[in-house]
Amino acid sequence: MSYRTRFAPSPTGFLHIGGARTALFGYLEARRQNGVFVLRIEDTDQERSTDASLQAILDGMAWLGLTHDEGPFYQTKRLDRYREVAEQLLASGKAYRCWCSKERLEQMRNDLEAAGEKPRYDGRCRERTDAEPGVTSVIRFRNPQSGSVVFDDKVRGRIEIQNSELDDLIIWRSDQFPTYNFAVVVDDIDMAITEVIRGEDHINNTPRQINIYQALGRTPPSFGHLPMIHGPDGAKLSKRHGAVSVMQYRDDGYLPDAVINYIARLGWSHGDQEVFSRAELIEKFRIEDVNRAASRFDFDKLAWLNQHYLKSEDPKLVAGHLLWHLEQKGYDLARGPKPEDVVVALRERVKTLKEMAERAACWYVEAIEFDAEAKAKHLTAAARAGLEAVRAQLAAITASDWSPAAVDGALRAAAESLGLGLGKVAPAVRVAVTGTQVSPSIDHTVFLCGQPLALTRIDAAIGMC
RNA sequence: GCUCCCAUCGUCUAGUGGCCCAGGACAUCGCCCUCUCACGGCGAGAACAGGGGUUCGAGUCCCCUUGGGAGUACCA
Repeated sequence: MSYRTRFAPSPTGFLHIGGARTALFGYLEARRQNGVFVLRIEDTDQERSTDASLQAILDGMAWLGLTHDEGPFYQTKRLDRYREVAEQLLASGKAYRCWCSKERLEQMRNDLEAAGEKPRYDGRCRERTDAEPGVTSVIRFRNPQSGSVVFDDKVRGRIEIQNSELDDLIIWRSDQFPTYNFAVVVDDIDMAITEVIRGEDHINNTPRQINIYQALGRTPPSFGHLPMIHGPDGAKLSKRHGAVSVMQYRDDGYLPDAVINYIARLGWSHGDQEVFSRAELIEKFRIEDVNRAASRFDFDKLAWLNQHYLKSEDPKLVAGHLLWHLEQKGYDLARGPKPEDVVVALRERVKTLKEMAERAACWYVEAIEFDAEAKAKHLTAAARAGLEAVRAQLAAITASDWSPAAVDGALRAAAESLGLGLGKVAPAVRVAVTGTQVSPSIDHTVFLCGQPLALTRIDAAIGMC
């Protein structure tokens, strides 16, 4: 039988970082074993499910490159199937109808809780045969009352839970929708899922589900429960930590490869290796190697990885991602330098594409703003001679020869003609061309302006000296 | 409350009884390189939660404590 994993989000919000990692691990396990990665949408909660959320999840997965092989399957389109299985369980006596009111149930829960006991259904309708007139029944699963459920979790090892801790859960609601614990089992059976990878918040549901598999005469798949991801302060990751939604990472200027690499290393490791290509991840990832403890999200490390990818990936590829940010800034791209040249000039000094787009302003915007301190310090009478010499050398470059190397040559020649080092003339040129004291190496900075603009700006600066 | 899960530097982690007076990475701090800012190179500080066992020997196995987390719905 082929290896099959699935990612089964419910469309009640965007794809968050924890969900993305769950999806990634399922995807990786499937890919390594030439298996199938299924996408299933658990939308049986009519109240909370929205189309916007569904789209956000699809967009997030697409951006990360987590492509599924089958699906998306929608639970709301499989209602007849769940009903059929529920009836089957009813017919075989593995489930029963229950007429208890929500009020009675809640009262019972409160009483048990007050008595310091675990809230459980008391089984009042368990052996009942007559119907309660005027009340729409629900269907409850007849959970075994003795013995225990044992399973071997792929990340945690052996887990055992006493059946006496479990109660008869509702599998079919009065609104004629299945409940989660029941629908997942039916789906995972029908979709022939062999390995269930999900968050540890589901660990307590697993024994219940295994009992349903057994009632249905099926062998449960194997399970692997992933630890949680917390915010930098150890609390649950939330908006106040910055980015929760995967798409927010795109907006903040991260490369999908960096995000994938980062979340893969959160809870998983392969010796001392930190950087993994997609292919290496597929080759080396093992669900068994996942850590059991929860981890904290570290934005600094993500930033480091992001810059690593900024520096090591093909500039043309990075430029493709940068383009979006450049457009967000409203730059006139027809006028400025090629984005890939900007990437080469800035990738060693920024952590994100967003930052890169901000720092590229001087090459795309017509008028630069002068930093007062920079101007006062470098555009002085003493700097005038240097600027004029540089201006002359730059003007002498044939337009078609305009390049960082040519600019570098011009600057050095200018400095030499004055008997100075490059360090004596470059700062003023930098301020002249960018308005600030910080920029990439001066040759690239001037080059990216283009010859006409560079000359115009130096002329203007000479006028300010 | 009850049930389940978890516990190595600030953070992510290596470590599966001796190779560990605990290794790598991010972050931090020095130094070098240098036209600014960076990149890079070199170096430093920094951890086995506590207590009992088991063993010739424990970060590694067992128990307890403490501290986190999850579940406890006609949500998923």
